Amino acid sequence: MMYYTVGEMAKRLGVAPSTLRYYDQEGLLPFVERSEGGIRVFKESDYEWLQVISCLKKTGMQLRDIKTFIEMAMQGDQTIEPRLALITKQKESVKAQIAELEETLRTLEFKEWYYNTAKENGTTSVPRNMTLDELPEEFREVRLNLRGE
Amino acid sequence: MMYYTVGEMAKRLGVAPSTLRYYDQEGLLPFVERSEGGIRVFKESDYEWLQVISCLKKTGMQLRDIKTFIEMAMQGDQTIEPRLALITKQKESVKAQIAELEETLRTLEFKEWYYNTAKENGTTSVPRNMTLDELPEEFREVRLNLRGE
DNA sequence: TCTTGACTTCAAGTTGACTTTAAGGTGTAT
DNA sequence: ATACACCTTAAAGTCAACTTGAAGTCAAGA
Repeated sequence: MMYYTVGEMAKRLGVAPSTLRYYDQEGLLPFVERSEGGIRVFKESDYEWLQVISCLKKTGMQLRDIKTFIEMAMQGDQTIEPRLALITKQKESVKAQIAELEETLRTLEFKEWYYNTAKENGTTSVPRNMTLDELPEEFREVRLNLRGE
Repeated sequence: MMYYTVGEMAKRLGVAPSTLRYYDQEGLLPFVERSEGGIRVFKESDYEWLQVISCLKKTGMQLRDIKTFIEMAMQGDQTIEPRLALITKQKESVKAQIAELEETLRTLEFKEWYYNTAKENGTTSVPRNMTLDELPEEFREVRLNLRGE
């Protein structure tokens, strides 16, 4: 069986060793064992826990809430339902985040068109003063929103 | 013509007045004028600037970089090209963020299936010990990644 | 005119997630 | 046995983006 030090595991995950020590200190890594001399010993299975922590972090979840999830997982099968509920909630949150970023993307695409048009004409006053029906149909709603209806 | 105080504009944008004062202090709102008595007077056109700032913030851009963009905009038509470049770069960044969130979403969907299966069987050991070909095809790659190939 | 509520500035405090520093211990290779 | 790289903890420092507090000013209504 393969074991890792904090430095090796950090490298594998692409994070700083101090980050893993900080997570451990915050109670996110109760599964990590220690050697006789007090050195952290990461097992192969710990990698999967760290990947799950990383996944939850990417959803924007705070460390304190990830800790709650890990603590539930440590209690075993009696916490399956709340863990499922937490995952489902986070899944919905990510869907909402994607929707918001797609909205932001539409605004940026409008702005890109805006500056491309400005560049072609040498001035922003051309795209700025266009009437609604002069601009590409897909940007009309975006501009209305930017200007507050 | 319609004018707003900091409190009114903050309400319209759904942020705290202190946030707008902070942005002003950081140089993000050079376009905001003042009354005789020194009170900020927001014009209708300032709303659009604030919406653009809000859009860039949603892309994860830092205030100092948003400030650079605003400063370029204040210089007028000679900065059209760098502004276009900045918008295009940010657009690519948002696309990458969406792609990453979609990857995260797939992992969460796997975890949701995992805990649903655990719930049905009363134990996580059922989904955990499944062989690759026992799990739904769309989750195989996700599990391989979680476990580090 | 006076009250009231919202405005002003400046400075200091908060939050979350790390990172750094200092002082010292571990473990492996020669 | 002695380097040497890497490990340990505790405490302090950093950063971005606000938020709060104190002390005072402005403007509209009674």
